[in-house]
Amino acid sequence: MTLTNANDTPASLMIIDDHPLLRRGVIQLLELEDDLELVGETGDPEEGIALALKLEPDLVLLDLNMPGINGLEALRRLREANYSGRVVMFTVSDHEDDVVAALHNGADGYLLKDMEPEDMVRQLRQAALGRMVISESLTALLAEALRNQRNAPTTPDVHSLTQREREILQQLAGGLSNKLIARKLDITEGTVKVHVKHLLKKLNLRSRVEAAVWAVQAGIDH
Amino acid sequence: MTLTNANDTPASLMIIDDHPLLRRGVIQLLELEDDLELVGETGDPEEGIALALKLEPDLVLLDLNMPGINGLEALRRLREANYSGRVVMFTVSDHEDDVVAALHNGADGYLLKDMEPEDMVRQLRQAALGRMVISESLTALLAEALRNQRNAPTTPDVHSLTQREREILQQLAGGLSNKLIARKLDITEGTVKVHVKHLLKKLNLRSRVEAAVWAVQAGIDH
DNA sequence: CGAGGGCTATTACTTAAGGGATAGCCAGCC
DNA sequence: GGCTGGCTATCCCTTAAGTAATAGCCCTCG
Repeated sequence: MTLTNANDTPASLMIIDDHPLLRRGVIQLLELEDDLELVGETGDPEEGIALALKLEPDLVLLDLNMPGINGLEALRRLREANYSGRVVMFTVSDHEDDVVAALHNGADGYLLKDMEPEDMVRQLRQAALGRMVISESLTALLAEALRNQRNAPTTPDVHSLTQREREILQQLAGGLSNKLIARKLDITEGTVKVHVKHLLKKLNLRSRVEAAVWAVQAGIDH
Repeated sequence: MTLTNANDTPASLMIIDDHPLLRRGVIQLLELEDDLELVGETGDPEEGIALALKLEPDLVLLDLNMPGINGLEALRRLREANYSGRVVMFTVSDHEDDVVAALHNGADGYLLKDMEPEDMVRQLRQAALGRMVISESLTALLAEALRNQRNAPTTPDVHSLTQREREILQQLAGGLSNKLIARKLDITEGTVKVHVKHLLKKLNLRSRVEAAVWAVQAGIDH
């Protein structure tokens, strides 16, 4: 669909980050590169999502820690709305859970804010070309996370779920029974069972307990 | 059958309060709501406990200040008898001690009698769905109580569990069924069930899913 | 327009989970 | 020695969970 050859048209980028100074820094950095063009910037996650869907940039640089909607939620919302460009998380957090959750939720990269500007540009260029980029300092951590995944042959993926199935999963992860979920969502228990069956199959899980645990660990709940 | 509410089983409620007039008021209020059904009412605490255990309503509305057994004692007796539905305290007392004591003893809500009928219905509906409800005027008081919290006996605590129960909980939080846990620990499935039953009671939880979620969030797993 | 997907619902069935009760065995403790 | 608590086990019973198949309704996409 979009360019794989950067010399003709520059790759379009967007940044969503609630720190104005940091945004300014990135803007300045990108101005020096004629193959990377910043087409949008905002500090408001909601606005950022709308903007990304409107501008359809090749790449969205997304802060993980923001007031209101956090980055993870924003990422989910973007994917839900079928935004098909690259999303690279941009954060100070090097916690394993955050990295893993981001990648599980469809992030195409995870860059730390303390990286060198030259590295940053290089990584963004790679990301715009479709390559997954991860800050080098996270590789050890990532390896650890992968090792802990030995029980999951096929990594479950939220994206395969429908909106309704995600809703059911969230309620389920809150410990609710089918009956209570049914009452809460105003549908019958039988229908809840159908949704649960479907989501278990899609996620390749064998029980609601596995689903609940996975949802909590991946940050799908709340 | 209506299209807006396809779930035709209303939540069942019971009221235990020694003021006949007030009961009458609640009864009238609930008659107007087709998703809330009053299945029992009494002014006698003893009778109320027996009735609750017999009818097993989804929710018991329990007066705090009653002659004979007071509401707090009634609450304890209900939980002791393994009544698993919701219990919402219903009272004129806004004393911090009463509120805290009720919540510590497993109440799922605390509503003041001076609330507006519309609010009442809304809150009861929420409570029947499994959400904790507290009169809005109590929130400040509650925040204070939380800050002053020194010892919370009903706060789920791993240390109240025996070594074996902790082991079972860990396996459970891994998504394993009773049968698999049994095989892994080389005991019978029946024994696993006994342990699960005990740990659920100790942690004041209602299902293995709640236990699993709690364990994961508290970091008890692996 | 027809096809497909998503959401809803229903019937029928099997298996898992949970509660109550009781009991044997073994350790540590007063 | 008796008592208690922890671990094991079993029987019985009810409810919850999960599977399978079928189907209607609505929306979207080609």
